[in-house]
Amino acid sequence: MNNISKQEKIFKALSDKSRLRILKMLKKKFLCVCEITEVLQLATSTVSQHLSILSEAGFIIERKDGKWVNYLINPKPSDPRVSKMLASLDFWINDDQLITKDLQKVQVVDRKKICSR
Amino acid sequence: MNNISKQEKIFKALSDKSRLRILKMLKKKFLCVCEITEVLQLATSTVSQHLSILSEAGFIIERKDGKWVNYLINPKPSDPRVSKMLASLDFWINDDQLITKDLQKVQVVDRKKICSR
DNA sequence: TATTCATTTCGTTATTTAACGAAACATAAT
DNA sequence: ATTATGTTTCGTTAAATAACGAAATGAATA
Repeated sequence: MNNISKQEKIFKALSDKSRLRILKMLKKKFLCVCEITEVLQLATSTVSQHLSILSEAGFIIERKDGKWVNYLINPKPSDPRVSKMLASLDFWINDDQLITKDLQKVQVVDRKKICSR
Repeated sequence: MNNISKQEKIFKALSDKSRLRILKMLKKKFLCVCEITEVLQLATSTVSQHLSILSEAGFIIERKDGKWVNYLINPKPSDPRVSKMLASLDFWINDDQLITKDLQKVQVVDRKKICSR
């Protein structure tokens, strides 16, 4: 049943606005789930789900750091299509107000203040 | 309400397998709706809908020819992102059995035999 | 060990989207 | 004009997906 091709996964991953926003944020700096949750204003479980889709497509990787799980842009994607897409992300998305605001929030977000409320 | 950005339209258009198949077919040669219907084995109305989405994103254009409406790859997309995507379609999708079969069917399809049944 | 906290998984609901047939529309041929 | 044919539009249904809260998991700390 899992006969969905790699390229389909890649396009699917990019077809959702929230996931595009996450990718753009991670291009700025690595983030944990709760920081992304804070910026996007979505439920933690929803963000986690988006991250797993991006991860399955090969766009991002996770790195555990104590109780936090940091997500970052995959520095060495095995699929050249993913590399190409990541490299051209700036070219693709550069005129979106929502994403511009996200990136501003990312600059000042602090996991120690945000998480554990 | 129509505040869906251009890049979202572009990604959405590419996120559906049927539409990717159509694009690949049109890269081979221009086709009318009923020819595409024959190859994909979908209802005419469904194919028409896919074509309008691809058209809205700027990937294809239509050219009327009598009672037929031919669809072809947009030779001069106004959006550079569309051009870039079209240019790299071969790079993206080159290992899909379903699409390979489509392209074989496209070679022999004849609108005069297929349509008007 | 027990507790706390960040995250994931699961089950459900709401929304979106693909697909269809019927009807409307447009052009060609009779 | 009328009919035939290719396509589009519309309304509906079925399937896919995004979002959520609750419960489970895993790692750090008390």
